[in-house]
Amino acid sequence: MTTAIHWFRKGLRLHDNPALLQAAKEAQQVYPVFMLDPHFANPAKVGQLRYAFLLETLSDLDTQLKGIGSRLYVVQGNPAERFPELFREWSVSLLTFETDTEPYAKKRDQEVCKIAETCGVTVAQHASHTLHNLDRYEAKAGASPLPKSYGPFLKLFDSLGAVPQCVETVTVDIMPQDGSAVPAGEHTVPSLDTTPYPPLANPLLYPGGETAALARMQLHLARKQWIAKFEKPKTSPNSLEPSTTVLSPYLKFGCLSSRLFYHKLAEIYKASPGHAKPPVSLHGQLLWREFFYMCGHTVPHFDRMEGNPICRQVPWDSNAQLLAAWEESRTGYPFIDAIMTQLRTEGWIHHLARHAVACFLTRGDLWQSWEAGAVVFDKYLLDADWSVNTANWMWLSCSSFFYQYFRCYSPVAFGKKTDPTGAYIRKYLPQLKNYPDKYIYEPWLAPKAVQEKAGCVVGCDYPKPIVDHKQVSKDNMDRMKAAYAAQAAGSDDDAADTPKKKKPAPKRKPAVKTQGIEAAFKRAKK
DNA sequence: GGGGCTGTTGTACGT
DNA sequence: CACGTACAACAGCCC
Repeated sequence: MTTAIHWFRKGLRLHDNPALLQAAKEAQQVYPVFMLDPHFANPAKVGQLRYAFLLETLSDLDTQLKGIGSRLYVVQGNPAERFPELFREWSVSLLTFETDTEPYAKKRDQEVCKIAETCGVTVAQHASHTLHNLDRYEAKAGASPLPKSYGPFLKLFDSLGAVPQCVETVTVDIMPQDGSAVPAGEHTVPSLDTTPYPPLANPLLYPGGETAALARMQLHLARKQWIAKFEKPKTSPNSLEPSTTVLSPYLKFGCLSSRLFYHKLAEIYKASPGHAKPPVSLHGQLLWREFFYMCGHTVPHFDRMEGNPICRQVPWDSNAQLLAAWEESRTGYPFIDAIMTQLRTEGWIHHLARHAVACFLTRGDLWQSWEAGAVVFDKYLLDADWSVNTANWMWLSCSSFFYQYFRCYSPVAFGKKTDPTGAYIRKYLPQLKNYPDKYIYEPWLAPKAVQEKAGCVVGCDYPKPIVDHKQVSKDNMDRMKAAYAAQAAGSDDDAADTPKKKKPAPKRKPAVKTQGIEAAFKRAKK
C-alpha cells in the first residue's frame, strides 16, 4: 500500500495538476496537504486581502476534494519542521508537489527533499505553473545567454515547440477515497478571525478559488471577439469596471492553469483571422509572465538592485515620508492617490495604473528605490507574483528591460486620455467628488472659491502636490542620464583589457545635479 | 567585430 | 481635435 502526500503550495487546483494526478494514480491513500507557513502569515508582508483570498482558495479546494471523496489537510507551521512527523504518523512513502522556481521556495523545497530522503519518502515534482518547464529555456539556449528582451524571448519560446497539453482533471474515478483516521475537525481551513488578520470589511471583489477562476475564465472566453481583438495597451487603467480579465490573482496561485488558459485562447484565435498577437494580445500577456518567470528563475539577486547583473545601478533616495505618502494616497496628485486607494482597498489595479504609480515613485517624481515600491505592491496585490512584480518594477524604473527614461508618465495628463471627467478619481477619492472636471486632476489650480464650493480645500481637506511634477521629472531625467553614464564608464573600467566602443558624446551638457541623494466584470462595455 | 538598423506597452508640443 | 514629431536608450540582429 502506497500512502502519498500531495503538497499544495501554488497550483491550488484539481485541473491540469500533474503532481496531484500522480499521487492519485499511484497511491491508495492520498493526503492533500497545505502548510500555512508562518513565513507568509505576516500582515507586514502579505496583506489582509491576499491572505483572505488564499483562505477562500483553500476552502474551495477542500470543498472540491470532498466532492471526490477526499479532503484538504491544512497544517500550521514550517514545512521542514512539520513534514517528518507527518511522514511518520501517516506512514507516507510518496511526496508529490508542483515545482516552484522562486528563491524562497527553492530553498524550502531543497530542505524538504533532503528530509524526505532521510525518511525514505520518494519525491516527485512536476513543472506545471508556467507554460513550459522553465529549465527547458536554459537547456535550449545552451551556451548563449538567455534573452533580456521580449522579442528574442519569443523566438526562444517558439523554438521549444508546442505548449504541453493539460493533464486530465483529478476526478472521483481517479482519486482514492480518503480512508484516514484523522478526525474531520482536525486540519481544517482556518477562518480569517483565527489568524493575525482583522476580519474583512467587505467581501472580496475577486473571490478566491479554482471554481471562481474557471467561472471568470469562461465568462471572458464567451466574448470571442473581445478575446481575439484584445490589445493590452488599448485597455483603460482607470475605468470603473476592470478593462482586462483580472485572471492574474488566479494565475498567481495556480487556481487557473496558465496552460489551460493558453490553449483556450488558441482555440479562439484559430477561428479569428486577424486576431491580436504578442506582445499586446492575451497570449502575449501569458508570455510576459513566462518571460519574467524565466528571468526570475535564472538571474541572480533578481529582486535587488545590488548584485543583480541585469539591473541598472541608480542612486535612489531613501525617504520614508515620501514613500509613506505614496503608499497612503497623500501625494496630492489625485490620479496617483486614487490608484493607490484602489490598490489598498481592492487588491487589484490595472497594468497601466501600476505603470503610472511605479513611474511616479521611482524615476518620474519621488526618486525612491523600485525595491521599496515592489515591497508595497507585494503586500497589497492579490496577484503579487514575485517574478512578475519584480520585473515590472525594474521595467518602470528603467532599471532593466526598458530604458527610455525620457518617456515619463504624467500624473495629470495620462489618466485624462481614458477618463477626462475623472469618474475614477471621484470613486476612490470621494473628498474630491464635487470638483469640476476642469480641476479634478489638478485641484490645486482651482480658485479658492471653487475649492470651497466643492467642499474640499487643497492643503486642508486634500494635500497639496508633494512635488512639482514638471520640475522634478526633468531633474530626474538628468539623474537617470548621469546614472546610466556612470555605469557605462564603470563597466568600461571593469573591462579595460578588452577595448570597448567609446560612449558617444552627450548632446547636452550632463547636468551635474544634486548627486545620488525613488466581481465586477459582468458586462462587456457597450 | 563594429557600425547600422529596427522595434520598443509614452508624452508634450507643434501644426 | 487629429495627427506628426522630437525626445536625454537599449538589445538584438544583420551585414
